[in-house]
Amino acid sequence: MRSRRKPSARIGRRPSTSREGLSAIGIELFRTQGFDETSVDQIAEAARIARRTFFRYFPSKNAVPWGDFDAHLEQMRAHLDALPPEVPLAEALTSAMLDFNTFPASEATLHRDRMDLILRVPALQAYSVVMYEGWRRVIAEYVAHRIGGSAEDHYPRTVGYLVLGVAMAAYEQWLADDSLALPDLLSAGMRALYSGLDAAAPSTTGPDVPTSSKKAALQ
Amino acid sequence: MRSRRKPSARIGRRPSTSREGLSAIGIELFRTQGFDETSVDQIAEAARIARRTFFRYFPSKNAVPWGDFDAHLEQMRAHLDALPPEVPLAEALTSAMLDFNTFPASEATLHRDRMDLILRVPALQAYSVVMYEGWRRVIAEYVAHRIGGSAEDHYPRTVGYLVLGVAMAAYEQWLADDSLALPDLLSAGMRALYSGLDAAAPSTTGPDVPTSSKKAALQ
DNA sequence: CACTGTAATGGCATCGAGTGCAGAATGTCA
DNA sequence: TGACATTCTGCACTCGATGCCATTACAGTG
Repeated sequence: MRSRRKPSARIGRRPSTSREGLSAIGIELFRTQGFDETSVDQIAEAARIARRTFFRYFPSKNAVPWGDFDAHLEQMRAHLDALPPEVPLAEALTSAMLDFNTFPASEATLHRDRMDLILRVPALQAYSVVMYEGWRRVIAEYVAHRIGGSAEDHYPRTVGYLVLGVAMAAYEQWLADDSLALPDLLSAGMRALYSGLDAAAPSTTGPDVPTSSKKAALQ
Repeated sequence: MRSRRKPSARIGRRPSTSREGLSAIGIELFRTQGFDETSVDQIAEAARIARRTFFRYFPSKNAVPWGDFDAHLEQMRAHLDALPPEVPLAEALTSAMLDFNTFPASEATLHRDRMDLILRVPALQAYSVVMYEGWRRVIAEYVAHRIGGSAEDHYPRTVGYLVLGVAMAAYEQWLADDSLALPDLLSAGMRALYSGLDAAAPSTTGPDVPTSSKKAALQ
């Protein structure tokens, strides 16, 4: 798949841009003038490529904010594979999720813009299922690998959906409230998931919020 | 919103069809010749209305399989509101989900076709998030109502995503294997969710599958 | 420096989804 | 029959997406 070609072994015309580059240009346009109000022609023009070429980098306008998502997926898969088998499944999945959602500070702004678009623009919300299908598969395959059986069994599949749900809820909360830290929200969600909702409910079973010092997590 | 107008008190031209009727026609066409291979013109022609009129019944071709989804949402909300407060939250949500996914036998075939399309056609998978946003909201609002606080808080929102995840996984499994009963799959998923994944894992913690007599549920 | 093979770009024609607008059609009521 | 309300219809137009084919840029070779 992802050909890490040596710069010497290449032949033929060089690509005029990259997925990441195009993505950054598109996100900036979407942010400033809106997603629906930005046409593919505008992105192509801003990137100095032809409209037709744009569709060689992305299968659709909807895919632009995601950049090179597959590469990140591979990274998460590698992260999971590198974990020793002694690590409990819950911890393994939590660490994978935290790793997947950690970015260098230089990309913090871009990443927030990206997620803001993906979670708020209807067309992009819709397209996200297509992207997250691959994400769920990585989770399901790891679960199947750990407990035996196939990634198509009910349990691994369910875990894939549930862990994705934790991530979605955490991101929504994060975008809604600047003061919350994404890792805290993700961790809190995973704890609730693995200890069981009955145990984690803020005020049904227990008398108080069990989230100790984390501010506002899971309230 | 949904105006239950008395037949006498109406004025002006009558609608030529209904959302449900159009939906049935569309689903049948999608089933026989494929979603992408069916154009809006064909649906309109089959329903004997103009193409332009089609878009007065549905905002998009993607919305066709959903029929009158809002009505079903209202029904689920009513079901939850009618439950006595003594019912544990977990049971309340489980019963709401079972109720929501129960249909008269006469609609069984149509419903399976509908769900087959929604879960297998990429464009429809994508569109489903838009629909399920309302669904999650009903869940989140009920949870907030039960434990206090707002539907926008982290916990209710997370529960909304998790319960939806249980439903999605159950439906996928149901479609993949005819021998499984949807209610069993839904119940098993909800049990896993509320008792905690650690307790429900097929072969990590416990020595065996804890799903008692239910065949193949959560394996 | 041509010459060749390769990989990427670019232009063009076409299809289908979705929308705004103006007007026709169909119904109720006085 | 005439006034009014509501829905339907035809048309023009925008934009996303795709197939086809020519064109451009680059590396290596004689």
